[in-house]
Amino acid sequence: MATTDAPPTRGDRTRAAILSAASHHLAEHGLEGTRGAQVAADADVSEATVWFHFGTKAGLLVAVMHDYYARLVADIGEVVEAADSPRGRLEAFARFWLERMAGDLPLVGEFERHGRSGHDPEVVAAFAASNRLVTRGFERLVEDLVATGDVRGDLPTWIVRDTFFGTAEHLIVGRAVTGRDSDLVASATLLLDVLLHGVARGPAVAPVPGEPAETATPSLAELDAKLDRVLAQVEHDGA
Amino acid sequence: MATTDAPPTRGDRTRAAILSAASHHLAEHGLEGTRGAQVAADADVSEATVWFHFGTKAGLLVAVMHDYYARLVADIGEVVEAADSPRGRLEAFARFWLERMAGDLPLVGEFERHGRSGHDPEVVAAFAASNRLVTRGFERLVEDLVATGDVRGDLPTWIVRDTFFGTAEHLIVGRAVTGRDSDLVASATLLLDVLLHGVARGPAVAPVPGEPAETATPSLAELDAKLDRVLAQVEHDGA
Amino acid sequence: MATTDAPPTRGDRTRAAILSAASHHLAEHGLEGTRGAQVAADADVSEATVWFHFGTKAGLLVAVMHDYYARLVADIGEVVEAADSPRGRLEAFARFWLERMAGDLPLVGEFERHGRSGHDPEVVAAFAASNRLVTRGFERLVEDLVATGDVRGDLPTWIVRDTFFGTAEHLIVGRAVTGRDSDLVASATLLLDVLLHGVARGPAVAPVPGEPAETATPSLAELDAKLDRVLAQVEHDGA
Amino acid sequence: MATTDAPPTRGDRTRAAILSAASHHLAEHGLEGTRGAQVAADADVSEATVWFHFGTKAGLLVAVMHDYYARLVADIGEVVEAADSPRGRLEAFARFWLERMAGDLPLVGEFERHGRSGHDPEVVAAFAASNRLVTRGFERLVEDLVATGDVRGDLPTWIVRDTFFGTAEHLIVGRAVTGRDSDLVASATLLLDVLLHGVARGPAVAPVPGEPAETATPSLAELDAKLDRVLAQVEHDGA
DNA sequence: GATGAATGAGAATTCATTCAT
DNA sequence: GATGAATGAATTCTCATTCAT
Repeated sequence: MATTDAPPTRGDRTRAAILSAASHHLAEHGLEGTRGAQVAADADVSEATVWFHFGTKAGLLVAVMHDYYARLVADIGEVVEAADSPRGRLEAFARFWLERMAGDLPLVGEFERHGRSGHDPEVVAAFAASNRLVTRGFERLVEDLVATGDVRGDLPTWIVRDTFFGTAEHLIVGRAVTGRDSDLVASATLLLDVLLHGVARGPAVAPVPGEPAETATPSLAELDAKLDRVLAQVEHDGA
Repeated sequence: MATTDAPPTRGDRTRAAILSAASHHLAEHGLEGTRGAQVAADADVSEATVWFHFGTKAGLLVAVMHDYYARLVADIGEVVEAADSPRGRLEAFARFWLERMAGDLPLVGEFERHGRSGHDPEVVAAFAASNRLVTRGFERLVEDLVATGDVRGDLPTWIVRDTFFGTAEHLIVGRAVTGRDSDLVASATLLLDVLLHGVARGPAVAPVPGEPAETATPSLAELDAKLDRVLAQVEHDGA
Repeated sequence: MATTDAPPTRGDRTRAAILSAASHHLAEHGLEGTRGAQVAADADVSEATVWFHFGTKAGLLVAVMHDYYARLVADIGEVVEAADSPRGRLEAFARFWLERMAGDLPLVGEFERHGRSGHDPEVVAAFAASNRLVTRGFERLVEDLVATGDVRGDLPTWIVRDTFFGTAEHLIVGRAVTGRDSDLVASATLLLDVLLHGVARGPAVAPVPGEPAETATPSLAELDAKLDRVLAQVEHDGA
Repeated sequence: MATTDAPPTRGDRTRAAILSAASHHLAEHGLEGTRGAQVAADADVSEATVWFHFGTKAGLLVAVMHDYYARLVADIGEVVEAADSPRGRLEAFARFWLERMAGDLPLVGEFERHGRSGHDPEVVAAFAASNRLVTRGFERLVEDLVATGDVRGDLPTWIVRDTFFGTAEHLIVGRAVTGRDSDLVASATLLLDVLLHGVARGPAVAPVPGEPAETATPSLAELDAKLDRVLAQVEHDGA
């Protein structure tokens, strides 16, 4: 995976320091709120050096984006490849994604905002390319599950993709807003539960009002589900 | 809540013109990209008049937000009340939401961004209050469906909420990005289909009690481990 | 000639002060060497006020240009109308032009430089329009003289125009370079002498080498011519 | 004057490439508009190399100037020496000058502007020396023609010089502005026609001795007034 | 002789906001 | 209630120039 093995030059090190500083500022203050002077100060270089290396603020954003997605895609690859079944890969991806986004959502949100605003074509192009890598990866996971018969084949892939990423995003935002520092692994399980099985009470049960389905002798599976509910409640709202 | 029926004064008309101009600019260019001068020009007043009425840019944002959510909540009320079953209300809400957001997502996204950034307490407070009205409305719909047995009761409401709003958002964004001008009513149906029944394959796979399906039967050891986690959480909170 | 008789507003006075300061800086340092901050300081306003009124440096240049040429054309009109013969008008124009350019050549040179560089279309257009007014005025004088038979009709007007303005310019620049503060009226006379009669010794004299034309009894006109030469020499090179 | 015949070193070649690139940029964009980075790029060297060889932008300008005038003076010498009469030399010079300036006026104009602005003494000195070579060359041609009786001896040489160079300059500029791509040889002929014989009508009007022509016979009072001016000047200098 | 990298010192705008009228 | 005019305070980007290699 190593692109070049040449030792990093002074320029490389400077660039890396600037990118690191810039990504923190972008995540915290957004592109408009990110000041060249602050980035420079944090990277311990002069402001002119920032512009020398990246030209404009948009150029800086694009560079941070490239840098970020290169790592992200590499990490996704590792995580997904470590799992050994299509279903396992989906679960691994979901866990990885929630955990990563829990830290990086503001930054990625900034990428999206500018990548979609259409105001700077360079930014748009860079974002589109990077974003595609990630969503395509997810879509392939889904396609594998369709192939194995685990997932309905009558749905357009994009609804699955949008449900996954959209729910994930709101989950993370919700965590941030309420301050609940809940278990992301449990959230991932829940997300996949809803994504795979939906929130309705199940075909056998739903259409028959009055059927006391709950009163049946609980199976181990049901106990497990209840425990999940307890955990979700306790870990989400607590702390 | 009583809306004054006094005829609109000159000031009222000026304010309305400014709010209209401002909301367009906010949607198109974001708060930072919205220029007082442009808003004033579009509203056909002087820039000074804008600040005379709204004080600061944040004040303008808050005013636009209030204005927007007042209409939104009223419209939601109308739409929901027109349906006559819990399930019908959910469907009506979904259709309404997708259609409304298809036009207003950029503006609402801007509300969210600033309402959550935490940089301006006034904006945060205004957004939290407004947003709560909408999400609470949705949650009540879900609770009604849980009560009727249409929706699983073993899920925290927030996962349903996040799945709905998150998926809706990504659906809309996807439409904008890909340019596909698909039927929103169909999308709403699809969204509810996935939300209610999930993407997994058919009733045989769905969580029909007793059917072990994809998830392996949990072992006693797993249950034990989960119980340990609950105990740790509960005992920690009680201390 | 008064365009408006409305009393000057505060804005008018501010604009006038800025234009005055700017024209001095443009003459002395050129457009690139003119600093907004300095202009503002000299006009006793803030720098923001300069840009508020004129937008950009090019806008400032254009405004100064308009202002300058409006006065110039008005003054030319007055001077020329005061003379009562075509020849008298030419002489009046020549004297006026040398005197005016002796003070304003740097400023006008700056107008020309940017008006011809083609880099800013707005500047080019403004200069072309203004410049045309002046040269057309001169060309009309020449045409009148052609009509009266004073000037050869076999020459394109532009050669007359270029000879006049070109010589005038170099005369002025020469004065500036050598520091000689010579009599501009005498220079104007000399300029017209050369323009009208050329520097050759005249057909009757030149072709006949050995002819001691100088030895003939001098006429008053010849004495006058010699005095002019003495004056030119004394007043140009002296001081 | 001896040009070294040693083979050009790498440095020589680099310098030449930079000078060439620089002169194009100076002609097109002026000194202030000439960017070191662009010159370097066009010369295919690094920017540091430009400053290594020429130190500062002013140094670069001076070097370009020297380079340019060295060639120019050499070329003038060749052209003038090829003609065999004073009059022929003047004609040859005129033709050469118009043709050369038709291409180089922007560059030479830039030399003049900075050579006369007085802001950088080094530039001023370099320009004065170079420019003197050219104008002195022309003045010698005129003096020869005065000696042969072809040109009036009652005119200060500088009026002839200014008329020639001034008219030439405006002719060239006029060509550029109007886009007329007229025959430069014809223009040179016209220029000399006007310079030598003036624009006034025919030999009858020209300053043939004794012929009062256009200028009215001066009165004694006028002569007296002029003598007063001479006396004033002379007595003032003598004091 | 040449250059990659870095920077000091601007410098032109920008823009929300104020205030007298 | 509205606005013409003015401005303080930034902020991005520029660019000639330096210096270690």
